[in-house]
Amino acid sequence: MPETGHKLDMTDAPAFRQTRRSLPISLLRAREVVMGPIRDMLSDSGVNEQKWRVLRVLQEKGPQELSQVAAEAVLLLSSLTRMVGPMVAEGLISRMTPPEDRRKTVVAITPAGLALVNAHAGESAAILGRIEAEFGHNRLEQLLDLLEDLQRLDLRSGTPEAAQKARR
Amino acid sequence: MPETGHKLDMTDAPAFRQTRRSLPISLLRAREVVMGPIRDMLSDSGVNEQKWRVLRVLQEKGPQELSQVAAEAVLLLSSLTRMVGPMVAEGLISRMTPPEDRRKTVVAITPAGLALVNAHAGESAAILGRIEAEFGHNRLEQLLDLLEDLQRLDLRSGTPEAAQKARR
DNA sequence: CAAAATTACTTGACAAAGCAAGTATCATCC
DNA sequence: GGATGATACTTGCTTTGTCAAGTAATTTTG
Repeated sequence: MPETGHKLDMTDAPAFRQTRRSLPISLLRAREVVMGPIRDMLSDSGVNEQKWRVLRVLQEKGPQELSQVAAEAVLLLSSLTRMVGPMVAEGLISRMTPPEDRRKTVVAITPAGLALVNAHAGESAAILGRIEAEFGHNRLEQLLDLLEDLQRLDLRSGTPEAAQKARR
Repeated sequence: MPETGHKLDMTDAPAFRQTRRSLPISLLRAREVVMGPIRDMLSDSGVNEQKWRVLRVLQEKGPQELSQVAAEAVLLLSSLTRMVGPMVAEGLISRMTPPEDRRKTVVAITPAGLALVNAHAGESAAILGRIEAEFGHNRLEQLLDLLEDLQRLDLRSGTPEAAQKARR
């Protein structure tokens, strides 16, 4: 199985990192902490976390194709597809098909959507401010730098699965 | 331009941090990257990400109450409730109600569950090793330190919601 | 230019997240 | 010691995640 085959003895302590120092779990736990107050903020705004991300992306980057929005907002395209309808119905975004390529759907934030986002800008800034105050400005920037770098890693190279992707 | 900042224009909204530098979104994106190879590993292990976290927690901390497991594995209690049945059925964990408090449910990892975890210890270590190799040992440790500290922040103090908790 | 890819979404099916409400069990307080 | 309150889950319901398939609109090719 493991071609690396260093240890054959299954009974000796598995080389697991404590969950507290496990990268995936740490990222999850850290996120829960920062999302706490943000969820409080959103709970009385009428939108959930995902819709908020969509609005933030559209506000920041302007009208975009669904695929782009999905990538920016870290959503699957299929999830985004299913939330566009309701968001249009709520008047938060508008949708149009560009005539030059009718496969695409471009969505844009509406004035109402923008108003919603702006209505929480102050509180949002306050939350970030509290995080920065407790965590330290420099450490926060450092953390963001590290996370940004981490996002750029290509962890698939060399894996068997990479072949699948590489084939095409 | 003057930063006196008393414009009434709503369009000059309080500055949001670019989504690229948004802490919640960065944590999400970073996690997507590291989960890639881990999902590959789990896909042929028969357990999903959440069940894997439950097993890891039980393996590391021993038998625990559901609430504790949920907190450690970063799962909602209701989600955990719904996965315990299947996991017991699969023979990965066992469940018992302590006679001294019959409200509780204590779960423990079974030998089969432990075997499953150990069976992937090598591959898991290899994945972490690849991350460490590409990202750098020191930077990884630094990131884990920062994330660990972030988890300890109490962001609720001073918020209206804190009152709920403070009422104790 | 018609057949064969490719692209950009959509839809289906099922597990899991998230939130609200409900149900037993303890624990407390007159 | 029975009502009140707090715990520790459970259950219901809607939305989202995830993966597989499907569809319509371009592009590319022979």
